[in-house]
Amino acid sequence: MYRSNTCGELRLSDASKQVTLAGWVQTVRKFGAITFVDLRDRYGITQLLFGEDLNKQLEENPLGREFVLQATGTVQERTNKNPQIPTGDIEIIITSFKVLNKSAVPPFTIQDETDGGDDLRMKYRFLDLRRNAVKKNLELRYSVNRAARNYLHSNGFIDIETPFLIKSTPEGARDFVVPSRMNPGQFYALPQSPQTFKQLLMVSGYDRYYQIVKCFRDEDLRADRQPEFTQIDCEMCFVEQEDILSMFEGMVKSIFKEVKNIDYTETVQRMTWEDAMWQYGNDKPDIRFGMSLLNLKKPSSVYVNKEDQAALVNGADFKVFDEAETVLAIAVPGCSEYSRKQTDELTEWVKRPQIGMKGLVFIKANTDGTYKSSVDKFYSEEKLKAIADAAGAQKGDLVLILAGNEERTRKAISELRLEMGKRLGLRKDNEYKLLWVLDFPLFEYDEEGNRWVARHHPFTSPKPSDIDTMISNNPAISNAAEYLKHPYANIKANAYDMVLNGNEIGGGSIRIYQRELQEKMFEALGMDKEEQQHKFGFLLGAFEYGAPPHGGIAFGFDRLCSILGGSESIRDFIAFPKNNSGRDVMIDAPATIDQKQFDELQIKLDLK
RNA sequence: GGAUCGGUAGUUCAGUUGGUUAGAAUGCCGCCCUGUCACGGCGGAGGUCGCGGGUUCGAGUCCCGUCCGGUCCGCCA
Repeated sequence: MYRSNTCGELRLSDASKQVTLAGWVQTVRKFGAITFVDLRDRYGITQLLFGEDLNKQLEENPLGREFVLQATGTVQERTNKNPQIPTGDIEIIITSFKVLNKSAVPPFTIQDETDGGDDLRMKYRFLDLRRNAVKKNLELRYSVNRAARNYLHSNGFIDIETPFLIKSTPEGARDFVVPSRMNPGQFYALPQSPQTFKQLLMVSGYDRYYQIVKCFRDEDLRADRQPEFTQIDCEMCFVEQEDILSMFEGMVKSIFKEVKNIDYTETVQRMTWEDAMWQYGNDKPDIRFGMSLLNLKKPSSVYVNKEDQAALVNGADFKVFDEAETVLAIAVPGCSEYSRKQTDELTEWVKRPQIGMKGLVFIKANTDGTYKSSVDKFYSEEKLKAIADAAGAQKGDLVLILAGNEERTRKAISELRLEMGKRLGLRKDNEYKLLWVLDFPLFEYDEEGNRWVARHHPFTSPKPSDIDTMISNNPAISNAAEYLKHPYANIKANAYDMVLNGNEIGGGSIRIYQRELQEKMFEALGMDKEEQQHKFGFLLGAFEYGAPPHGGIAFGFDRLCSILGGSESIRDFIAFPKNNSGRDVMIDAPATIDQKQFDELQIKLDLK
């Protein structure tokens, strides 16, 4: 063994012990005759003291940052203790040492607060991973992994691996494809998820399956998106929606307990998709704070079960509101004192291209009971009060109002609500609020193709009460402008998303398990019988051999880790992540391959 | 596919209206220092201002193109 102890474990109680440590040189501090060296490994940092007697040896074997060092000596109480590190009460009086390997000067400092930029740290990821800040994230990831496995194992789930080399199914995201040398001209696809395989496992009777598994999607990336990412993928037989919800809120609570020692005892809230969109303008609302939306006009489309709460803005000759498709308001608590500068700044904020609104209207519900607005010209104080009251504004609140095209305005007010929540400190890092969003629409209308697409995926079953509607109606959309009047627009899915602090951390559904209904679903999505057989014949076939009712869920593992770790970025929780262009800048992938490899695959390039 | 911001020393950044030899901090190297732990002091080295073209007496600075990176929209069943 190269070492008797790690760099994180020695304490005052170990004084006078003979030890050998091995690790990386964090810093060298030389004081003429004596030299201090901080030695680092995965477990911590221990101070080494090189006395005068070793000076000659140090001159012959100089130490630099990140040199790999083995050193032997005696543990001794320090005269000057360092309360900032766990080993700060002791130091090792070195009697002999050996440089196991030298190091080039690293391009950035290996410290919690590094001086390196993201790009450089990605290129030298093996150095970045030495930093405590990154190491902590990977340790947290492992503890989330263990907590999930413990819970699932103790509930009778078994981990079954599914293949990575499968068949391309052009529904949904783009596939990564892999050429087959033994089958020239044919390609595998990497799975976007193990969806169909886990359903087949249900048909096989493995009634509680899980896998912490890589998924691959060849789509454009974002800061929080990777081309390969990890899911906690689960499926169960003989279950209804309620069974899934209780099993998996149990899992998330169990993860909270094991990883963060948080007892999440309260009931996980539930909300229909329609309510989420109506109250928060968002299908994954952050319910750590209020500020729900007020619809000042009846919205024109999707919320078929919602009546307008207040037609308060029409008929005042204010064209912006009169002509707008929708007008939405939030009441921001305690902000009625905002200055002109502050309201102007908010107006600029909503006018940014990412938000894309033309302007912002506000009403100040002053503490003295008066109302002041940017549209005083058009609305009497009584009317302003009525709007503010309807929006739920108390004295001292600021009502913010956006108007325009329905979808854009809804997105914008939702963003504005989140931004104000953030500015007012209402989105606390250490507060966790879980929410189930239920009753999603089964279908979405695709304008380009004038057809239905599955909102979740094509294997999601409709609500039992909607099955008749689905089977007895022709899915064809005769009048594109009135697609909302088609019976399919109102079909609800047996699907559910789990939302944590405004992030979708998991989603799933009760699946279709009867051939007829699955065929109807494929038909609704525009697949004829031949295409169905070609793409999903194996699944339809399996449904003829005693497929049990089943359903499941998948959690975004990287995202869950980043939320529990209090970080915006999932990259911080992946050992070797890719950049925005899907490149691994450390190994420089993707890359060209040898001509010989192309020849074997019988592939010719035709680059445009 | 689109929008937008950025690229200057090993690193993080500053660089005014286009004007002398492109700066700071940190890191690195050398010397000094027996209690530091962001050690300190003195000295030194270090630059194709991403790349190509243009405007100009003169370009890090202005214009065009291009490459790379960040963020966002589309996209991500």
